[in-house]
Amino acid sequence: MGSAERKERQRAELREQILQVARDIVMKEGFGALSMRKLADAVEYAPATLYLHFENRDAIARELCVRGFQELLAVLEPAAACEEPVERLSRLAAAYVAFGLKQPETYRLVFMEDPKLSADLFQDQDEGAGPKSFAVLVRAFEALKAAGQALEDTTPVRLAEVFWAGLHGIVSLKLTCSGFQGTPAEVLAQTLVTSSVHGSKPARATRRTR
Amino acid sequence: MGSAERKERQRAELREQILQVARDIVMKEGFGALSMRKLADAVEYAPATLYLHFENRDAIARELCVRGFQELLAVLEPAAACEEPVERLSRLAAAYVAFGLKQPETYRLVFMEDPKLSADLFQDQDEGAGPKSFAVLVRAFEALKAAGQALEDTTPVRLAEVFWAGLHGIVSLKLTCSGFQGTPAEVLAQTLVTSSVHGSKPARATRRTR
DNA sequence: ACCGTTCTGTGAACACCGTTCATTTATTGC
DNA sequence: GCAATAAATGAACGGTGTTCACAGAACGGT
Repeated sequence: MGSAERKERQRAELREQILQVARDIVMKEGFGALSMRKLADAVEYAPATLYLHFENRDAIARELCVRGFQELLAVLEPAAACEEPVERLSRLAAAYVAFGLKQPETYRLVFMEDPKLSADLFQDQDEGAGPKSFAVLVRAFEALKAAGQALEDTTPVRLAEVFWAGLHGIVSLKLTCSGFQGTPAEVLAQTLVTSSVHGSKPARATRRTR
Repeated sequence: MGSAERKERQRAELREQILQVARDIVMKEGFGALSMRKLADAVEYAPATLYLHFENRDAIARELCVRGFQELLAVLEPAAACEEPVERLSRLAAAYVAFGLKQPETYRLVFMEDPKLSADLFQDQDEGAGPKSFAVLVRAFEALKAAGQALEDTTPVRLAEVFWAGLHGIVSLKLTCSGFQGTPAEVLAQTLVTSSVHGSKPARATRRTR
């Protein structure tokens, strides 16, 4: 009777368990240390069993990638709730950097590994954490522009792209380039915010004449 | 007699040849495709022979890394010769991005692979392409500041760090994240320059550097 | 010219890796 | 209980980095 559903559920549970253990390994030892054999060992199955639930290692990586990005989005969204545009950007930057530094291996997996991995993240135009996260930034710059505090002749989309690139650069250089251990990432991020905001007059001052 | 020097020279030549072939493989197929066996095959020696000239695969990678960075420096220096501060920054940004896009695999190797690789690049305080390249950027921001076109309360060093991070972010997101194929990297880089250069208005710090 | 040393080069092996597939084991419907 | 179906596996294939005992060539001294 209900045994069909139970089997399906058990199947899903094992799949989930595999992913959880894989996530643990990645966070603890990095993506490079995630091998099918080690993973199989950790979940106490034979290596071949993993292939009943995932096409191959890349499929597991992709799934972890998607979830990692969702975590990032979950961290960005509260920061985006802030009303004041400059403050909002500041909080977004802080949240982004904090995420990257707290979960370096996850960050590496999502943004610095094979291009194939992040391909899916931006595939669906509206759905997916990729476009959603980006939209959060774009809205922040729209708000900034509405307040007259952004460069006038640059679209919010482009500003958001450059801003994201700046954040990503800060985080990823911290993660890979030992030469960038000088200034703390949080400070760099706030400098980025400052230089992204045109004319740093107090926020609620009169709108700039255009 | 001179046979000792000749042997030494031959040794160096083989070492050099190994590196050249390794470089070709990396540029053509990426660092991941560089295997000791394939490399040994290409130089027509047994795999074990490679270990007479390099401690291990990482040692080869490190060497390629150093040279890659030197190439980048060689591209940046002409751009740094420009007198006008804003124009100089613009040319530096363009050169950096062009290098990254033209030699993606080299760029990946230098800036996006194992942190151990880039460790050496910034080790020597003055020598080495790492600090030298960074110094080029710092000087550009010093010039910008002298011309009164940079944020006043931020040091050139920090501005250079954020600028570099921005450039790196642009290039690396282009290389890995398929979602960033919207705006061309060159355009983003110029937007970065624009937002890094404070307009004629003097900047007053927002008080919120938490 | 020979011999012993020293250096260059190698084949074979070890321990891993991702992946496949025939085979066994467990579970189900009847 | 039995046949059918699903889950799990052991063994294998070809690949990886790396090591090491061994062979061969080149050398300096006599």
